[in-house]
Amino acid sequence: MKTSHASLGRSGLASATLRTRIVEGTLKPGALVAESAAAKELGVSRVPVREALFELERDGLVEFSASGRAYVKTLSSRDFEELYAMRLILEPLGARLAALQLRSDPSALERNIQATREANTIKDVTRLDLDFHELILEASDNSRLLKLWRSLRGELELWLGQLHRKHHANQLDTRNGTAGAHEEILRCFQNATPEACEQLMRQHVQGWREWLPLSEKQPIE
Amino acid sequence: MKTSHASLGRSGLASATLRTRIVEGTLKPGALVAESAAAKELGVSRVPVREALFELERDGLVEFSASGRAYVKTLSSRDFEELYAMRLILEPLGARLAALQLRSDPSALERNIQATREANTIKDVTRLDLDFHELILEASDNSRLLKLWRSLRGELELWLGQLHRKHHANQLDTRNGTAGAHEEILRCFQNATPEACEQLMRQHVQGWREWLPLSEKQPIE
DNA sequence: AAGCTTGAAACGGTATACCATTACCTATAA
DNA sequence: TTATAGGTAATGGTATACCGTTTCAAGCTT
Repeated sequence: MKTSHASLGRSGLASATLRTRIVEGTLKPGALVAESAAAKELGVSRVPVREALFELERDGLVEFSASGRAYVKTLSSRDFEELYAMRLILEPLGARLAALQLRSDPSALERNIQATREANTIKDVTRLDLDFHELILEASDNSRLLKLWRSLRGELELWLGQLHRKHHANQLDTRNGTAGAHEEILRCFQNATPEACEQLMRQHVQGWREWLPLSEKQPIE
Repeated sequence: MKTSHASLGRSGLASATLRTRIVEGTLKPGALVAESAAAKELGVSRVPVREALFELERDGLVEFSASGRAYVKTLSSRDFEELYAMRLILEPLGARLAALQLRSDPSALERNIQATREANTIKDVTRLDLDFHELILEASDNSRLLKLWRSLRGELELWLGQLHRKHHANQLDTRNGTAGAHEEILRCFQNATPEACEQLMRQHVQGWREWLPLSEKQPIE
């Protein structure tokens, strides 16, 4: 009889645990994530930890030095601008491709918005926000588009987590602003053309960029 | 020069070898790539093979079944349409962002075009074609954009290899057509605005889509 | 003949062990 | 005090071993 996490496998357990610690800031940017130490702490051998680190590298949460060591990624505002530029091309396309599908079944978006309105922590709001956008990409019926988006999501979570810890964002403002904007997008899917949805999503991403309290030059740390 | 230096160790060797065999068709679509067999054949242990398989999965060359086995990916024309849709948004943006940089130093593109004119096999033309586009993405100075493009390149190589093996494309036509189109793009970088480069790249990708001898429905295999 | 059972071979997931390399700290010298 | 060299502990890359699971086909049943 194994642990209660046996269904995930040890590699999945290690990956999920390390991911949480990085996104929540327990493991600080720049910190070394040593295989042996993580393995001992998680009670597994180095092999699944090693796999988890590769997965986290693919998701942009850690990076490897030339010597092969894994460090928690440090994101600068420059990194954020790159992520923003990618969202700005991926998400409007996704909205257009997903428009017809979401018009016929908007229930997932509705549930997400409702959950957002009821969220109590800024962490939950952030997660639901990204979930909302991911739901649209999933409905776009283009697996590459979804894959590219997901390869950015980890970095977005990491960035937003660092930002909120630094600036102590007001979760009520964030929650209501997010839910309201998403409601507008939902209505667009229900009433407007795919091209209009594409355009609205572009504006939404641009607005998100301008709304964030970006520290101009220095890296978040 | 981007991947798999032999000096990176046995994992890099395994990755490079398997990648070549998949792209060149030695390993056929749908074939099982067993860890043990590959390890024995390559003269390394299963661990570096395992890592190589994860890397190849990230690059879209193999996919894992629910039981954890790796199979060479089988691409359908649907997959191609998805890849095309991604190129259509990534590459014009890359061209616009790279325009100023490439105007001040177009030498890498010039060398690539010259090498294309001298290429003797359709495999080399394909590789140089993708290299040309990757050079532009590298010059765009957006590491995420480059990363997303590279995550698609493996599948593009795989697809084009399968297509050429099936249709016996004329390498002279391919070579001259590719070099000519790239020359036009190069001149655009030298003479026109970033926005004009963006628009030309969009047309180039669209033209590439229409030029390929696509079998309409059935998967290539 | 078709479907079901079963058992051996193959495979993947993980633990452990070994070794070369890297990083860090201490001691020594300028 | 600063810089440098050297040594030691820690780390990562890989090989090997063990075990549960999956696969696949031969043999049995209906």
